[in-house]
Amino acid sequence: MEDVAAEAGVSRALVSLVIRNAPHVRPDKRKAVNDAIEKLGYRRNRLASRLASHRTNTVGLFVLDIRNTIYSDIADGLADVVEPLGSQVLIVRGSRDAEAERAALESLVDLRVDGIAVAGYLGRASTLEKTLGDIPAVIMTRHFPLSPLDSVTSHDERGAELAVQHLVDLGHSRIAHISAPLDLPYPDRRAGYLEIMSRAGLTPQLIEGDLRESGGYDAVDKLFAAGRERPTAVFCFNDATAFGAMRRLDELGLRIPDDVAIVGYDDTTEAGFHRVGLTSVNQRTREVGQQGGELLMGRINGTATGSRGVRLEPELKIRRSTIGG
Amino acid sequence: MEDVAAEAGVSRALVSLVIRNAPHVRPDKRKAVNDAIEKLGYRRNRLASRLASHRTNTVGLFVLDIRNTIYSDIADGLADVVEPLGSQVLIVRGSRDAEAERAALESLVDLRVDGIAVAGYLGRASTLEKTLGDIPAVIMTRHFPLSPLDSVTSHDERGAELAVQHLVDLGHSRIAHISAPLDLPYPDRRAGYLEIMSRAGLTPQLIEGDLRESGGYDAVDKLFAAGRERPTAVFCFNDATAFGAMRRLDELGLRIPDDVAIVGYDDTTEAGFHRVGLTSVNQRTREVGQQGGELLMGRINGTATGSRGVRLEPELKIRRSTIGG
DNA sequence: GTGAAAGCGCTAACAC
DNA sequence: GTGTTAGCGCTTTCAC
Repeated sequence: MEDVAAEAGVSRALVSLVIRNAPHVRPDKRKAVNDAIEKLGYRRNRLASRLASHRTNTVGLFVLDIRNTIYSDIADGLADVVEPLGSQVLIVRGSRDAEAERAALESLVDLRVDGIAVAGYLGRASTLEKTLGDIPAVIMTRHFPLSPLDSVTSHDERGAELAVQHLVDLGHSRIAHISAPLDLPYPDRRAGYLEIMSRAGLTPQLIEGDLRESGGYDAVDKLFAAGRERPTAVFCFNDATAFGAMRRLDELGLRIPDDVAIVGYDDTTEAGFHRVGLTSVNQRTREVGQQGGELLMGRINGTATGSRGVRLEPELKIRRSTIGG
Repeated sequence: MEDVAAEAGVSRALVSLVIRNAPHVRPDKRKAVNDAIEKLGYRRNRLASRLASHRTNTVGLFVLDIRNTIYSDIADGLADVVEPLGSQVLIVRGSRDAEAERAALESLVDLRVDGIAVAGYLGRASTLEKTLGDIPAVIMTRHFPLSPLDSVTSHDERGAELAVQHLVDLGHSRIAHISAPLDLPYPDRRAGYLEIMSRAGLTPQLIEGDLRESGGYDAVDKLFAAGRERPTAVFCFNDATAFGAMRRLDELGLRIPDDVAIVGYDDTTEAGFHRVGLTSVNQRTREVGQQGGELLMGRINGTATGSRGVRLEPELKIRRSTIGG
């Protein structure tokens, strides 16, 4: 920078102003500086800028699993709003291990990023708030009622209700639910399922999945074990689980939806594939990321006030796995 | 840090050593420092560490599209090897726009990350090398023969050869290929296709796709337009394209594989779904990310020598879309 | 508008 | 082992 200043015949401060595109710089000086930068191949060291300015122009994104499309959609949505504003997204991976989860979050804090977006956090609100300190933050896909944190969620309970009501409307009475692991903090879809079942006067049949394809596969074996009363419809925690269930049902020679109707959750691209045709709940994940980005940037720039919670309305996509044809 | 030192009754240098877990620190002093840190709620400012140490413990990852599973797999693979070594992955999004692509790459360079992994870069080798300067780097999914950059690729040409040879072995003679957009730098699968066709003495029939489902759908319409000699098999650039092709073929009442056999590329999860049963080439994407991570870390730590190119062997997964049953 | 000076919070030599 | 001394490369007052 010193060299650039010398080359352009100006002071270092002016160089700083030019590279930051600050106003009030005489065009000729600006040109001289830019020429010098070009000539010397100078590149600004953002690390130093950040240290000096206390602004990193980076927001951290904590996600449970980047390969899970719901998180990559969130990441993309977040980048959609954050990048045009000149910030970058730094992604770190979370974990189902509490210690690793905290470490991942702390690494973001230590970096002094301008703000942190958290998706798929599994721990407790108090721990989260403590490690975040007073860094602007937004939590996505989860909501802590008493927390001062901004949050963006999809209305999971309603989504589940839509799904189960759809099955009830189709005349099903034995409707099972393959849930998320019960120790994970995602009870809303289960609650929606139980609510509709109770409202319809039906007996719920709940079985635990593992969020993955394998969980759906195994759950079907349990649900359809000999001697048990078989469900005629299954509402699955997510599409991956539903795909596992479908695979096992296919193997068992049960037809979908004639013998068993299936509903998933997430409305992943593959659910919409012709050959798959899985009825699923769209929770508008990319919008979750975008809204999260807006909330976060608002807070970073100090234009936001109070704690805000955004809740998006899910939508049921009806396909062949429930209505045939 | 000053405060911590005072609280613990030691010098700032000692505090620095303790937080970096350096050896040669007396246990009692270490404890005193840790206690002081705990008491004062001190958190190291990594920005300052990085500036002073010229080590960021961060590797940048440039990807074309984070929602594309091949890139999220690569990201995950990279993180698998990089995180245990104490580094983080900073992901930036590339673009099909050359200017935006360069900007994304430069933002990584300006951050002075320890190394950069590039996946899905569409520009030219010279531009890439110029903007990377002498930062340790590895390029993935692409290879520049004359470049000094390390690279990790899957052997795309061989993958395509496996796929097409499989179709030839099944007795097909009119085999079409729905390729990537011709302006993208991914000619290898096309080359493999042409090679096998020529070796088998068959006439190639090439049509351009767009990497997406829609491209496959539209391509089928062109391939099966009235008056043209219809192919009996189609080799698609990727699975998404294949899914689009299958959807259109289903609509047209053509049976797979009886009327038309289909092969995809990527071996995505959904290709393996029972209902889909798409024969596809597995290019071991996660391993690409892992190998990239190892190459990169080796170069960063100076243990690597010379330019290295790793090429992974793809594998053909045969399913019902070619053999029926 | 422009230049000088004082940090940002840490690491790294180097003597002690 | 421990403390002292310079920086790392910028940004940011604040006079001019």
